[in-house]
Amino acid sequence: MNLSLDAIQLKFRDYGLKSTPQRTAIYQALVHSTAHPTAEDLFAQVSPAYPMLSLNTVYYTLGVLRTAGLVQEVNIGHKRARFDANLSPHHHVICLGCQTILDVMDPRLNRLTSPSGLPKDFEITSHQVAFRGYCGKCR
Amino acid sequence: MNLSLDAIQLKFRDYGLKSTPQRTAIYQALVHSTAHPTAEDLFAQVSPAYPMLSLNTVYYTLGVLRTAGLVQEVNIGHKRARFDANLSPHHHVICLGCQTILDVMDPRLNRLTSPSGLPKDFEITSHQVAFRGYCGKCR
DNA sequence: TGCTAAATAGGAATCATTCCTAAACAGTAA
DNA sequence: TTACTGTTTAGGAATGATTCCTATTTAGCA
Repeated sequence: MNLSLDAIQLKFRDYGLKSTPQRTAIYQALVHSTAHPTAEDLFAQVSPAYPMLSLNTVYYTLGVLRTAGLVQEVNIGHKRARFDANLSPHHHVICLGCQTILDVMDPRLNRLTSPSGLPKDFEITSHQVAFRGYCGKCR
Repeated sequence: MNLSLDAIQLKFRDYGLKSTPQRTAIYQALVHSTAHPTAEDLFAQVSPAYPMLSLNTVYYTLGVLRTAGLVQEVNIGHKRARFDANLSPHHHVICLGCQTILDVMDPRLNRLTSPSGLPKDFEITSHQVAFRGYCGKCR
């Protein structure tokens, strides 16, 4: 996905978020990535342009963006959180070898209905399918 | 599920695992639980009967059982690993409020095929659906 | 019954993440 | 443009889950 700095700043305003250089850079890095980076990955990517950036700020910023609904957290294993700015409903394919995560947009998967046998008062709000396996390199 | 100590010991032998009192107790606690406990949960459950048990041993044991294929790790968020001795294909419903995990056995969900648009050489070995929402109490 | 490799306990180490705090800054209102 | 106020930032310390290290014990086998 592509999103100019201006567009990001407008988006932040729409969502009632202050627009700071660090925040903008972090979000832009995430939007432009398809690799589902960790906080550390984003820190490494943005650091060169902002040498004073702290990892702390990356975590704080991701928290703000997540709360605002601009970013979602993807978990693969419990090791570290990975982030995704792709908010359209989609699913994931995870390589068990190198931990790469690929996005899958398959409308078929979006249409799964709540499973039977749930307590009556359980309200499902979303679902996500994770396919696991091995990519070409890792097989 | 129910599984006697004897049955567990036979199972361990089948899988080429040494049978120790701690290992047996930890596995039994997990088999008898539907709550997808954490390592700490299991430690708390087994400790009274084995006051010298160390949390370390719980982690080590879960690692051995996972490697042997007797146990699977379930991740909900990246906070802590949760474990499941239910190895038949099944899916999960997760309450975003209290983090409870329910098992869902729905054959429909087991039949999902690999999504289209994957790199040709990516080999899918399994998939799992996670439904998220709120249970009656947390709504 | 003895041997050997694996399992255990306990403490220390590690890693991701969160907490705390003072200083800097963005957005607003004058 | 300027002053104000609450938010954001950086950095260091703290936390919590998990792993590493190691001496001792134990299960399974010869």
